[in-house]
Amino acid sequence: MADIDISAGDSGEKEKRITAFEKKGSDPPVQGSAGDDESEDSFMDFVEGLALKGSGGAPDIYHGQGTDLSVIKASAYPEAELSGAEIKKLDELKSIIQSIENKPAGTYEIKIGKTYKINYAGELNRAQLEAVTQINGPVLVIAGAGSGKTRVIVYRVAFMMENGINPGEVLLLTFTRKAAGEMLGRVQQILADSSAQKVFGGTFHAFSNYVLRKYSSLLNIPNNFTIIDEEDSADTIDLIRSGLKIEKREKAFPRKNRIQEIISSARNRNLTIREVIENEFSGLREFIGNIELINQGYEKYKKLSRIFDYDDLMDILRNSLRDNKLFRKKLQNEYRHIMVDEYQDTNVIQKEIVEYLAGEARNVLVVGDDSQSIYSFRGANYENILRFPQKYPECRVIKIEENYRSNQKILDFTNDIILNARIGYKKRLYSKITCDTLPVVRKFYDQETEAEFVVDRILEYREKGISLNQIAVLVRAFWHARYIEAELNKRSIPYVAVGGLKFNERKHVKDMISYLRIVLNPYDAVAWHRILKYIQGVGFITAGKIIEKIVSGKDTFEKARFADELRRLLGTLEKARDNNITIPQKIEIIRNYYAPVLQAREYDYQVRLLDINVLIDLASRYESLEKFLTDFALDPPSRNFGTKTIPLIDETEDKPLTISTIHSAKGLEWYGVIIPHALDGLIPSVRSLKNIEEIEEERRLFYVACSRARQDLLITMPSYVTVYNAFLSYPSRFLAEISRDKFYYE
DNA sequence: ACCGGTTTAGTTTTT
DNA sequence: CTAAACCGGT
Repeated sequence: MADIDISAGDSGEKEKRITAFEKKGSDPPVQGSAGDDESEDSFMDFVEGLALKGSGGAPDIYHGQGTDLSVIKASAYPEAELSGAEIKKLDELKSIIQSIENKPAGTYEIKIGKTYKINYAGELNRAQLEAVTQINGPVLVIAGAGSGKTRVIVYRVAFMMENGINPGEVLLLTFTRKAAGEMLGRVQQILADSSAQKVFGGTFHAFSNYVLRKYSSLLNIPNNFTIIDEEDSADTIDLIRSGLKIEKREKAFPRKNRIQEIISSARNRNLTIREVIENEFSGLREFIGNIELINQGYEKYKKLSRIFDYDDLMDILRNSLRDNKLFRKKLQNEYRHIMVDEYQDTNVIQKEIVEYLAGEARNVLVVGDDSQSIYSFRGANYENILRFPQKYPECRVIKIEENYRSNQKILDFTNDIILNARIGYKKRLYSKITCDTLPVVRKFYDQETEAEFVVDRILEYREKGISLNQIAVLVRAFWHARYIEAELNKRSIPYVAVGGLKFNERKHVKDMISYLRIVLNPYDAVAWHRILKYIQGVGFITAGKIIEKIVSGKDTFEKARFADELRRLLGTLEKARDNNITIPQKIEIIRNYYAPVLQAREYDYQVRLLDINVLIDLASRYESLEKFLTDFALDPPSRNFGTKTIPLIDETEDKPLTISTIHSAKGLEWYGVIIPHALDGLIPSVRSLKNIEEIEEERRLFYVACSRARQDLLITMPSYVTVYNAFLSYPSRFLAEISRDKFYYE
């Protein structure tokens, strides 16, 4: 391809911009002949989508005018076309919302009878106080970003306890275990009462894990099930596929991760596999039968080997609540007050679980913000929060709109993002924090200069006395921060990376976990496969045979080439199985076996070995191997793990900067937030432009990112990025939509 | 038939 | 950087 001539992005540029069309080597309206290339669908959709605008050719934005934010107009971006069904649904949601909006606000009576330890009226604003004191009946709290949602939950738990409610009867479901822990810790602190720890606080998955084990005999399920993550799930599925002799080479049978995604997606949304494929993966229609077959095999395998995946935890809990009256009554009796945080990110199944738990008592409070719903790819449905008043018509709706996090200039900016949303509760956040400077948007020549500027800015902050941990770089996908990472490394600035490859997903960590899983459950074929492959002379087929032999109890491989190796492995596992040794000791035994394997395969094995020390450290807190593995699957220790354990970071330095995906930044805040790579095609991602739902979710994602900032918001972009063979050079459409007086453009 | 090294294509977000 | 596809050697 010819050299790309890009001027630095001044408005005076004359030369024609290279566009995605030209990269494809044809004029816009002409579809490339590579139409049957499946993987290019999304990109072609993107190109097509852009071409929709402007009849009979590319819109002006692609020619001459350039893609600079100073000249580009929101109208230049393609408008998503709405299907009839979509229009109908949007209208319906609008009418639901309208009926709520019409309810007069702030009219609920607040009665605080007796004297409490805590001065609720003094420490909460009117809306928060309403939510806190309304402890009976259904309550919907629409809490805008930074409006003190956590505070509401914390004080409400305290208020309930002060009113004599047994904390053991309170169930607090949150998005992460950490969030629950912090909230309950604060309750304990403000009440100076340690019984706050009796509240069950945790994720839906953790809750399910707890009750399913507790009531396993009532539900007729094993109480010693193993929980597997998505990668294990995909590996299992792959195993089933090859067992079914479905050839993957003929006509590009989808890969294991794709199949896993389809199966999981179906379960998360209460759909059939056929429906998911028809709706979202129509290119895979011809494989529906085989994928259904694989799914049946997968289900059977999981039952046989007592394995639950994430979806099982939700599914089985929901089904048990639905079908087992005794179980349902027991739980309803046990948990008389339900509180759900981040309700906008629950899926249908979780919603049903909440409804079953709330039962006739209907003491359920949900908190959330439909404008921050960003997990639909996982089945989350913001309709849950919009439709809450349908299920609970008598509910109280409380909107909290005063923001305590950001200054008014940032709120003006973020309000504008959400103003353009197609659906949602109307809200306009306001703040008493004033500020003279507007959010800043800047464009750079390329990714390197962008990264240099960002790091310069970070250093300026540090000189002003704002420590690095008050600053965050937030990205849509982790690689968007690659250049910034390189620049930070170059200048030895410490940072933690949140998101991306997590601790428990690293290959060697997964390997170690696999050995431990076998120690616990020798029938775990997926774990066996994983580690048997490390023996010379053993491949997929032989591994299968070995597993068969081991399961049937006769390991007769005396004559094989790999007999010695295998014997050594089995000996190691046998030693580790000893019940009289601690879990760290087990891990050490396995490490002695595994270290040479690792050394032979990875040049950086020494760094990786350090992770195994971390594993030992983590395991030392556990008495039972089963509990350790469960927690490891359910609550990966990845988050903010860096500072203490990742050896690449110099501990003597000050607190590190945060680089995070936007998804992982949910609920957090920083003094200064930097959002790099704000190009159309990255945010919104080219992969998420198929329909209005996806685009709107990207908008909310952008909203979440911007609303994390307390004081400073800096959005940057290079003048172009090439990705997926596409050439992206216009600013995010969400920026183009914001009125120009809401930010500086440099 | 099977293993294992080499090439090549495909990479969002996560409980 | 990882997983699949390819291919040459046992």
